[in-house]
Amino acid sequence: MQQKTLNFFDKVYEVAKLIPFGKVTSYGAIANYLGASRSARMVGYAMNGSHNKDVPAHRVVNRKGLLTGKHHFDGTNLMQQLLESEGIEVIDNQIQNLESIYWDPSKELI
DNA sequence: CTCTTGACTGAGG
DNA sequence: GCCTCAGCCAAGA
Repeated sequence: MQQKTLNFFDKVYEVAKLIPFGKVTSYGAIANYLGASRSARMVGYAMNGSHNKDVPAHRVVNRKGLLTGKHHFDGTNLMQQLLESEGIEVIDNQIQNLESIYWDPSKELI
């Protein structure tokens, strides 16, 4: 079977679901895990449909640990509240101790 | 098919 | 350390 780009979106959702509680990752990390390190933007783009899935998009942030996609959530600071609910410290839409809670699928997950 | 946009990243100033 | 530019890839009009 030929795996087309359709799986790219699906894989993003799968990986996002695999993110452990209280951990976060970056779009580039997921993209890299999918073998599309140059398609980090596509990961975020795919997340547009994550609302319809059980994907914890709030655990996915950009490389700076900044909640760039918080604007896509329903509330204004919903994403931040969700992260704080998991024990993640978020200040001004930016995750604190990012390196401490960073979860790389291509490293942590095999 | 061509152009634009986008929840990004890395390099340069 | 912060700001700006360019590259990349995919989907929608």
